[in-house]
Amino acid sequence: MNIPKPTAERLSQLARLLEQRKNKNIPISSAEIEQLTGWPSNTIRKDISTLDMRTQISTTSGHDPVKLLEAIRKTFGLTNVVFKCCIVGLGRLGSAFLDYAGFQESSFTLAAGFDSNVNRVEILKADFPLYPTFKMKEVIARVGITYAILCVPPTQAQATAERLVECGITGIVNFTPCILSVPQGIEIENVSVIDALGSLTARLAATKTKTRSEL
Amino acid sequence: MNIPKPTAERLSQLARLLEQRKNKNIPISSAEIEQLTGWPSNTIRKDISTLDMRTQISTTSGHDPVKLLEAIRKTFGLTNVVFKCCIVGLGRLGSAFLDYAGFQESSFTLAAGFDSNVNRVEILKADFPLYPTFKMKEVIARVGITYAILCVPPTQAQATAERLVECGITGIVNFTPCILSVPQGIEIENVSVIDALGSLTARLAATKTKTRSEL
DNA sequence: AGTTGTGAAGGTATTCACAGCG
DNA sequence: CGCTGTGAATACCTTCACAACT
Repeated sequence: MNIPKPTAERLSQLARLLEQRKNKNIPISSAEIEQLTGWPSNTIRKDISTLDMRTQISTTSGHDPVKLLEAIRKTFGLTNVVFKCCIVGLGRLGSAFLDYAGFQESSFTLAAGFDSNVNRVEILKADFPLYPTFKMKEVIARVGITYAILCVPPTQAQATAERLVECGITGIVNFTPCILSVPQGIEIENVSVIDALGSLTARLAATKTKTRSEL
Repeated sequence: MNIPKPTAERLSQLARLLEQRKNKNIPISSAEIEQLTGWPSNTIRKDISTLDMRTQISTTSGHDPVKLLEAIRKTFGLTNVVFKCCIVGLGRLGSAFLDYAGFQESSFTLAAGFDSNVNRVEILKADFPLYPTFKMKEVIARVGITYAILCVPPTQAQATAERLVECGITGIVNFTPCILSVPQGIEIENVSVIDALGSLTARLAATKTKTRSEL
């Protein structure tokens, strides 16, 4: 019931892996997942055991991809719910999401885009409507948008975040290199290339010290 | 010396926070950092105590921003070292990095960009050279590039990753929605909006259950 | 055979609580 | 005093090892 955060992260990635796996019928074993992701098969089995369903996802030859995916979605509260998101800031980064394939199979959907530059709003094409920033409050409320993907320039990051909170947004995926301060109850998820590169470096430094404990 | 992974992540973000903090002279207290980031001040102090410097960063009124930043960089092995990175795939997402501000103060630098579409390579402008993909091996070796930022379309993700490994890349920041399989010793850091949104949802669900333990 | 599922052991990280210092 | 720094206690996550099932 109470899923550890690292477990949740792995399961979420596992869900993505299952979504993009072509052969949806033949079972996938923990060993196979290990081989694909690098996580120990032990850990994967433990992770799966935290899922709260009992529709027998697993047989002697592995886990049923479809049932497993469903179970993950169910425990994450991602079935029959679609969270509406908006992109805020349609510069190079923001507009990159206009044709991003990753939302396809997911429980999230892009419902609007905002930019203070009216020109951009008119020129760019998307499957969902784009608006000038001053319509933000109205649109977010009317459409029922819960999350924002923040892609504005650094100088505007904090101010825009505050504005989003006022509009009723409860979660922000922050693509700017800024650290945002928001009131309690609002969640921020920072997505930063620099941090990712830092993690890589730290991880590589660690494994180098380990002088191959396995293989 | 051996820094816990979560600690490393926090310190890395803290470094970013210090970099962008305007007032570089007045000390910053753990309580202030807590207020900005949401991490308990206890944890922050513990984190800072793992840094291996002895130049007295902290006084009775808080930590000296400049010295603290330097200490973090030093323990991360990020002083006097600059890791060279390349962008692979110069579509909307990839080209968004061509003028991304975040690399400025960091220990990472963009040294090359690659795309199989020769047109793009010629049209796009950047502070660093862009090459057609077939020059990848030669350029990566010559320039001494260690990391790749992968922004190719999903269909090419796995193949390109394998090729990068052959070129001697040891770490990949993966912006595609695909789960990549790479040999041991190569590190992948997945950056996915979908996962970020998933984390937000999980976190929000968790805090809702907690019925405010603090305030 | 081969693979899952899980209690128990082991290892990490966080939180507590208080000493120490300006 | 207010703030940091840190051993000790707690909570958390992972790994192990083996039972159970096909």
